[in-house]
Amino acid sequence: MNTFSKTILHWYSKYKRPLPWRNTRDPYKVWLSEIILQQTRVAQGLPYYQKFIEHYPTVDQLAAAEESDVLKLWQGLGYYSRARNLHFTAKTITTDNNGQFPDSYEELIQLKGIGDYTASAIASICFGEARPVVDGNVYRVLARYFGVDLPINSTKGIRYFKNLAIEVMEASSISEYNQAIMEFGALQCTPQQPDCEHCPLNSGCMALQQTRVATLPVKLKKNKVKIRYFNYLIFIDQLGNTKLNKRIGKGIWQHLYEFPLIETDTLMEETEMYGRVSSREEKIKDIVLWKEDPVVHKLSHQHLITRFWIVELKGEIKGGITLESLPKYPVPVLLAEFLDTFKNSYFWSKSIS
DNA sequence: AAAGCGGGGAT
DNA sequence: ATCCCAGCTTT
Repeated sequence: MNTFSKTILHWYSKYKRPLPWRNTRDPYKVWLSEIILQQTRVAQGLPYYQKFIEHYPTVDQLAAAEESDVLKLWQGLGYYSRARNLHFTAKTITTDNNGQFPDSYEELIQLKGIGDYTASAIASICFGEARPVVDGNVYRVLARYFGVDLPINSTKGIRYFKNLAIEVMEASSISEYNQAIMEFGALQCTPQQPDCEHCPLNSGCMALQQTRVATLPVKLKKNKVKIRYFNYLIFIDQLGNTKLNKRIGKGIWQHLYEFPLIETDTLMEETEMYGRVSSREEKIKDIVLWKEDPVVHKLSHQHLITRFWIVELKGEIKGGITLESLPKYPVPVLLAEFLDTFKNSYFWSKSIS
């Protein structure tokens, strides 16, 4: 066994965190944890893992759920395609494979939502298949220890790090080793200001020798943020009912629900917006701008400048829903936060009674 | 090869 | 503000 792997494994035996998906080799639980943890910190994902295991203890029970309920449980975690693909794949496994999980990388990677990383993780952790995981943690540990400055998000970099990972992995303890190197990256070889002084690998670390710890790994950045202007219309009709739409098609928040939306390309004058709202509804009793200052909701690639308009109607909305039923719909965090304050408002109490 | 897709925590 | 998190899919 090479020094690198041996040290990592020894470190792991001493410092690993007790996490619920480490107590098992049940591929359903490992799969669920891996999907939840994609681009997500353990601290953020942990409560979601607990909720899902509670509601859906087996893949068959997840498969039997409504997509809307799965998304509701996922609400707040982001990257909602993960939840849709999770549900889709649960149904595939239940119907096509009698609830039995595939036990090889080659089969796993064909499932929706499972890429190279996740297939490697499940195959190695549950079935002992010698596949290295290469996630953000592993990129960082390898780049620093071996002094590699190829960009980790370039085609050449991805190939290079994958091959390096294969070379140094400990195939005889692949289940432990894969979790160990990720845990090492998360706790010891951290992105910012790692504690190199007490690192068990400091004597052989190229980045430390060359004072390049702070500059490795190298990552090409491209982040362009798009500004969008959202106006949500909270209709309230004679019965106290409102209206929600399901987001369909491309773009953010697919299959989540939202109030009727008017998107503009600038922040409109209030009077201009009153005109726009009036022109699309016949029987308006009153329109009130909820708050003058827009809410700025920041996604990684979009900033949403958002205003909410309370639109009271004289008649009844077609396909309206009660305000009390709102909590059962999966909604973006932007709307969940609005609803929290809206529930304490005059409009809410007036319409509920 | 590049873009799109969330939300939160740390700095 | 910026970076990054147990990445995957689509264009």
